[in-house]
Amino acid sequence: MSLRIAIFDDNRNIRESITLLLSTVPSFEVVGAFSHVLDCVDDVRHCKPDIVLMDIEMPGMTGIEAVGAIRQELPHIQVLMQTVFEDDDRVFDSICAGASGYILKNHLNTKLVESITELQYGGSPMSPSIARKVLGKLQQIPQHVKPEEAPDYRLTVREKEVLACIVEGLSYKMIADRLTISYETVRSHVKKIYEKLHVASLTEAVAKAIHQRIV
Amino acid sequence: MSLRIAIFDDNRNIRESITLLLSTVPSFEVVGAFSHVLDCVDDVRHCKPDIVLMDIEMPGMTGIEAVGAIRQELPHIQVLMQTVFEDDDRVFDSICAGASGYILKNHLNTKLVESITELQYGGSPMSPSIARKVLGKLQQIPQHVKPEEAPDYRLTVREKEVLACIVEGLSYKMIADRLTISYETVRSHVKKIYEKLHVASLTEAVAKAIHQRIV
DNA sequence: GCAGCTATCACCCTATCCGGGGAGGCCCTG
DNA sequence: CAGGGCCTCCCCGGATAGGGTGATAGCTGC
Repeated sequence: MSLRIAIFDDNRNIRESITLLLSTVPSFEVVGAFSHVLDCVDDVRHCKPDIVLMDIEMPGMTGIEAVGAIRQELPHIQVLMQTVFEDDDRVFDSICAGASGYILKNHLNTKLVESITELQYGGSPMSPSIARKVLGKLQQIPQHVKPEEAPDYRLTVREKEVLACIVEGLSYKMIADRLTISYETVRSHVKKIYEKLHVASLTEAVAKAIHQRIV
Repeated sequence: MSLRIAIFDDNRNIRESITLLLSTVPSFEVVGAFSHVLDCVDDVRHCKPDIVLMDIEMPGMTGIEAVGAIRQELPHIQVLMQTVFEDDDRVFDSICAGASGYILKNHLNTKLVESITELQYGGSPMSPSIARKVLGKLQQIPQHVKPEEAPDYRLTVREKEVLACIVEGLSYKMIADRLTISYETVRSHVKKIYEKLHVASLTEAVAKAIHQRIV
């Protein structure tokens, strides 16, 4: 059975040349080509493609919204975005909206068939720079509430008190004053804290303390 | 300035051949090669690489844990995973742990230099099938939690860069070096940051920056 | 009692930071 | 073109932090 492909692109020439290009592959079948995405969900529902090739820049509803709409209504359909510019936020947005991959327009001739095949076999073609953005996004989400093996730095109670003061932005003098100990004692504690946290400055200690929720 | 690379692989032959391969690239410099990851954080801290090449299968701590440890301690370091099998859950896990990309071992000869270069320029080399998994993960998370709007301190781009360096624990000198500006310029920026954040020390600035998610 | 840990304090010297100036160049806007 | 951000660089002097070393005292557990 052949792979059914639908095309959305407002440029007629591109629609036609893509159709022509894909028709050279026996296992591909172009089942629809549309110049706008206003009725994209209906269009897709009607021509039943396996894969949709979507221009990211489209009149009316943008390609990004179209991806969202299609994926919401027909989640089994894979969408491959095509765009002129790389590293655009729109590429990233469309991936978030549900696109399965993307391809640069001026790579259409050389990479389109390859990209579609990758899609077919469960891959997501994308450039390394977009991949990086995606990774960044993935890593910044609150990691599945893993108790986050709170690395135990074995700080003593006193050291935690001092650390808390440091995070407040107090100077050694002020800390000494607040804890009614001498300046030198504060220094001793700080030195120990540095050892235990493996840091070498107040700023590092503050960053670590906050990130690891020591304070 | 050359790109500093450290290698973690338990196979001596591989370590040596990678070193040999990378030494053919003038702009690369192998600054360390280690057979295990037990002391990886210290090793990395010591040899100060820009990029770490990490075998995913390692004795002792696994390469995945090692990535997590390195990224936690030294978040500015990029880690490129190398693995024998593709489409392995471990690849995905290591990406979640903070790896910036990965490469198949039997592509080392042909793709290693290319992959490292991609890393260097902010890309994340990975195969389409892994990319797909990453996308799936990204899309399944509930569309992101809106962080309660932080007060706008009207920091300029440059000031935010400096602030980010401060949070990393860098000294003025190191910041000057990284941003290739003079020490005094860094000071100027810091003064402005102090004004805008209404703080008077690095520690306060770090605490505020982290809490208000400015960086 | 002694070893081990914590908390306390001290001194010396250097590195780094902080505050308060001044100043030139660039680009944009009114 | 005048002013206003912004980025860049510089000087000075005082304040603060950091590294190294050492010391006393209390508390704990074997």
